[in-house]
Amino acid sequence: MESPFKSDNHIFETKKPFDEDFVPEKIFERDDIFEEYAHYLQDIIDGFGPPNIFIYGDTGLGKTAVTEKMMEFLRKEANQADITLHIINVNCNKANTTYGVIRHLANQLHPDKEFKQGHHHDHLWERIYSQMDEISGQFLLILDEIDQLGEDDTLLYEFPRARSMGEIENARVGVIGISNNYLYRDNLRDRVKSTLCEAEIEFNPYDANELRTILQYYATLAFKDDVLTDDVVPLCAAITAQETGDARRGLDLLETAGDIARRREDQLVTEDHVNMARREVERANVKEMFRSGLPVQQQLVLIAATFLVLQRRESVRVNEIYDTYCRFADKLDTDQVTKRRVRTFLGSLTEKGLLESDAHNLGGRGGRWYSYTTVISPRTIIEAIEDSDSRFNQLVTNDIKVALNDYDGEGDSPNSSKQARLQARW
DNA sequence: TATCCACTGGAATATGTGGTCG
DNA sequence: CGACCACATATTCCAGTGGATA
Repeated sequence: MESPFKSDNHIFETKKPFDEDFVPEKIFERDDIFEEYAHYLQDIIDGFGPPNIFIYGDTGLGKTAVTEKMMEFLRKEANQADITLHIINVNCNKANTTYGVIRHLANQLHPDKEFKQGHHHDHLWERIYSQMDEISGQFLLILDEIDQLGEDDTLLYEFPRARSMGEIENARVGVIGISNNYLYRDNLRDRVKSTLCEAEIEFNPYDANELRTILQYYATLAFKDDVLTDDVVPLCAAITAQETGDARRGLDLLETAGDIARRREDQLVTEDHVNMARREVERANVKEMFRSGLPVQQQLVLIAATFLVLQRRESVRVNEIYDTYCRFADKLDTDQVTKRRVRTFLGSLTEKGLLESDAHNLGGRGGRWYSYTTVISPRTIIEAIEDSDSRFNQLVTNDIKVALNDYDGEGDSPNSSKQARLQARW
């Protein structure tokens, strides 16, 4: 038997540039931001104490990459100027709550022991401050994805004022808050706004030209010479610019196009591969979101809503979704939650872009309610179901399959603009 | 402009899990 | 061990909500 592996890779030179944590030599199209950033950080070098900076912009616009590069420079510069600077990086997505973040901080500052849950807030704060005081110097706290902490802004309030409140004497603390969410900044309470938003940096989406430069750079690194036809990079750039302006997404597209070409053993990567990649990336995103981003209960609600829409060909109300959901839960012998809870799930599914809601109001003779429709194609959902949890397969009954075939018969995905809004990561 | 409908969604409360500390 | 803590998940209760209608 012949080996199933393809030995000669004629498409990729290396795949490293597509790695999540790949840091490029040079960051493109962000010169003005570097300048602005440096301007604010200059205070550290000049000995005026670390600034508070708020950075916002959607995912994949280089916020984290630019910050990393910036810190590299800053460390070097501080070293030369003989300034003690401690940079602490916390990803608020991992340490999900304010408590989680201060716990993480306490652990970073006390490498010798590990704090888990169960400690009192005050205890952790005290440990953090006393340790900072002992280490002394300037501290720069980077809170990435800070919007994950929700409404709770005690962190932003606490650090910038720690010194003036007499919590610490020998150390100075500055905070860099990085957020994907523009609304977050507006919702900050006034007391925080005045300190943290001393400096703001905004990352705008890349346009097609900028994306072209960026993707071209990565393409040159990753692909072998002369395997990309001339249209590939511009097309990836154009598609991405139209959808999100997110470089990460553009790279996914590029990589997937290459993968497809390789799989099919085509000699060149062409426009067709990009178009195929576009659909594949979309599907992969939904599946990933479904599998790892949704608790089982929410998956069930989504399935119920999708199946109903598929059969009815129109948006459905909460009660109907709930009934179907209950039937499914029954069939699978899982727990059933209340209607109120399902309502919350529907809300969060809508927020994630998996469903879309419409408000209705018929007044005195009908009242007010919401109805829900699917955003992504039912087939994608069903595929996701099929390779996520085998128990779900029994939900995909014959009538569903029939309905799906009818649905597909009516042309390819009816609303690609809706799909475009679907976030790659959230 | 008061009323009404059919929900909506905030808030209080409960339950369960995983942790610290004395 | 028991008191206490954080936190995710879920339930219960009920005061809104806002356009159509008389």
